[in-house]
Amino acid sequence: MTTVLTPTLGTEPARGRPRNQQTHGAILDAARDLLRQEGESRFSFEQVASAAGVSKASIYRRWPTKGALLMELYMEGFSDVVRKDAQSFRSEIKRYLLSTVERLKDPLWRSILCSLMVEGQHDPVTAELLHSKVVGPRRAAGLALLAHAANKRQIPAGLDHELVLDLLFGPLWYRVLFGHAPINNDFVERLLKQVEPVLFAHESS
Amino acid sequence: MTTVLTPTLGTEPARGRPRNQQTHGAILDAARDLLRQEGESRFSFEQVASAAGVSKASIYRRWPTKGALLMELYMEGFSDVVRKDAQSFRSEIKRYLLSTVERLKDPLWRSILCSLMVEGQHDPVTAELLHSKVVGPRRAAGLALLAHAANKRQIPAGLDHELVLDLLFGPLWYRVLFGHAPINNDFVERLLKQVEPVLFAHESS
Amino acid sequence: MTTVLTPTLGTEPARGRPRNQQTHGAILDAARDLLRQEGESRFSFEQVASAAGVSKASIYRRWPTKGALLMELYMEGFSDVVRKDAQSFRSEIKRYLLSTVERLKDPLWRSILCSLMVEGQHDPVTAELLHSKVVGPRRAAGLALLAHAANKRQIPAGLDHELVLDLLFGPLWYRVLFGHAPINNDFVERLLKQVEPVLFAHESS
Amino acid sequence: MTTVLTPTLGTEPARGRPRNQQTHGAILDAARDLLRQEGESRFSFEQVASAAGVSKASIYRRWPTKGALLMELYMEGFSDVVRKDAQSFRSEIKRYLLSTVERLKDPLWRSILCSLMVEGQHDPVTAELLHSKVVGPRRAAGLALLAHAANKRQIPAGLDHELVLDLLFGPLWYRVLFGHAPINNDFVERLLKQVEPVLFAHESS
DNA sequence: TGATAATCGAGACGGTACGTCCGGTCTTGAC
DNA sequence: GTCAAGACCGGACGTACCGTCTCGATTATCA
Repeated sequence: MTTVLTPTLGTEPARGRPRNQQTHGAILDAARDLLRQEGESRFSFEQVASAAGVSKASIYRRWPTKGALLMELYMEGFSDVVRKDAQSFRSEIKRYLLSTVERLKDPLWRSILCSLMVEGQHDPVTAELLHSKVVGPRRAAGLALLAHAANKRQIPAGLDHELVLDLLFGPLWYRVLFGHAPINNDFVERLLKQVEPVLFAHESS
Repeated sequence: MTTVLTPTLGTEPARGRPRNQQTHGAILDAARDLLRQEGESRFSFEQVASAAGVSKASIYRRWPTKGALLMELYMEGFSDVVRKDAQSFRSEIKRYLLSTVERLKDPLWRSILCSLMVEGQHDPVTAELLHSKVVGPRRAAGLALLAHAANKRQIPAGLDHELVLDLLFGPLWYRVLFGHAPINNDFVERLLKQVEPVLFAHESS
Repeated sequence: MTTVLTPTLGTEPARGRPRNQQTHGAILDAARDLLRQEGESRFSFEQVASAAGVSKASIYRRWPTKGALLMELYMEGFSDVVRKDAQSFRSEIKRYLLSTVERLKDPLWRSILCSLMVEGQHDPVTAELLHSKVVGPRRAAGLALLAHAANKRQIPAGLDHELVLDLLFGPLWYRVLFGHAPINNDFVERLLKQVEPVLFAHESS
Repeated sequence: MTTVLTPTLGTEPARGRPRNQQTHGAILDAARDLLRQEGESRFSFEQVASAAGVSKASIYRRWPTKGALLMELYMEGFSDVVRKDAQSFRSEIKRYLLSTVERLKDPLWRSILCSLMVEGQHDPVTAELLHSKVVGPRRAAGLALLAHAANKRQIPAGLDHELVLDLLFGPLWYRVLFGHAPINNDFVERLLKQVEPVLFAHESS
């Protein structure tokens, strides 16, 4: 179940006795179970180790930080980053938002994502990890998509691309954080509809 | 320095020896200092108590939760919630966003806000507190403002007011969480400019 | 069961919630049981805490060091330090040696004594404790006894008192350490008989 | 620097790739350095291995026990066991005691000896090793010496030889263990002088 | 004038988790 | 069969907080 794109976040063994893949899997499974059942409050290396039947050292060897382990879980089976060669900006971004919303329906995945963000608030290492693995790539893909669209004159020239992405991702995070309103396909639909005028405002003027 | 609007979040004494206001102040001062100097990582009731020269019980007596204490700090000298009787929606919302951005420049305030949000992620009590004291009122005021504007036909009728607020507050939180882009007056300016077409899209069509 | 001569080796509470005597007793009981059943190898604060149903902190609060705890156990019900006002040096020292031999028959006591000595070999704090509580007092009493006897001209004047004590206690420790020969009343008898000529050598000359 | 008398305490290789003598030496050197610099507290196979640039397995292959390794260090360049054919008991025992005292001045050697004794207190294997390699031979030589002297009627017949040795070695260990008094040539001189009457007490009677 | 009641600082209490270290064993690939 | 490297489980280390509690002492209001 380990991701292919990011083979392993823990350092590689290289020489010496190779790492046991079963141990690896047991840790991830235990971590997943803990998060699913107990929520992030009960999530500790201590608990993970004991649940996985593994020594704490075996976890620290792979992931120096709670954030690093969470990131590994987050990355699992992940391949749907925004595609740069998409036909239209709108359809591609919609595809991405819908798939994100889909994943957020799984309490586990939501738990992972939130925990990751929480860790990032007080651990600079996790913050950096979050930026390089999650936020950065998504934004980069989005920017590329926007540049592509701008090149094709599908969207106006003077647009603040950074801000456009903030307008798309920000509301999602906002609702995740405070849960003041539902997150579903309808929300995506409405969000895109609202943001659309932004993309074509200058055109119409 | 205690707030006036929300006298105390902890229950009141009623009978018996009244609570010492100096103790109260010392706790808040110590909490503020700790957050300012050490960041939220070092922030614990234990530390606050020892820094304030106060017993832990005296803190728990007033604030049952880290979240409750943080909320008290957050509330201090707060009176600039959105005014319902504002002239125009745009100017009022701009005033609010600018004042928020201004406050976010203070690392202490930012620290408080983030810690509060973090606590809310795994403590339902804090989550509820956060909703009833922070998110709720702001959104209510915003909705009232939007309703007022809609009444006066300043904005189109079919607008999803909830979503409009998400579009305004979401990007702000998004940048606070990940720090991928600066938060300043220019950001507010651009944000409003971008969202404007949303408000008048139907009008122009 | 706590000794009276050395009330408690851990620091005293003075203010705040007073220490629970049951907790105190439970720790000592658990420690004693562990040493008796498992020997000193299994003896760890972790084990003691869990066996006593007590938190580790409660142990560390009282005894900062394994050596300190062992010392408390060693001191329990201890009142037979050499009496300075003894009739004759020989009878008094014999009484002390015999009672020591008696105690050494108890594997628990022997275990405590050895562990204490072992700790003292690499922990300066325990070494100091050992000196101030065990070795020092015994030697002081012995020296006083010798001085008394010298005063009464029961033993010759030019005697090296320090060395006399080494000759009496050294062989005992030597046999405890290596177990090359039995430690029993007969040993004490023979030891004293052998050392006697030393005490009266000059007299006879 | 490897000893010749006791080639290796670990089992010999027999067939397959022969053991690397450099590895052997590196381990002993590292062990010596660690003991010299850090004292016995920092002395662990883990540390020795890393300091020697050697795998832990390579150490365990040679010495199954910390005690075994310490014994190897202790044995290095050792050839001055008591000689049975000595002229007089007194001069020979004095020679031995003085050479021991000389060695004890070296903190390294003292450290090795103490660690060895400490290990022997809770590891039966090391205890046995200690007896067969250190205590046993010395006592055997001492007993032979005493028997020789008794044969020549240099010492009285009814003497408890075991006890005589305890009187000579015991005080030395006693001072090593607790450091309550200096260990030097003067001490040896006085010790022998004190014990002398023991040896000739019966003679004089 | 007391009783009652809640406060105060101090700190003990059982827990849980932290991140590190060591012990002894096992597993590689290379020699 | 050795070698260096290093993973593996188990377990202890000493520290930090958690939220609750128990003290002796203080300071109010109510009877």
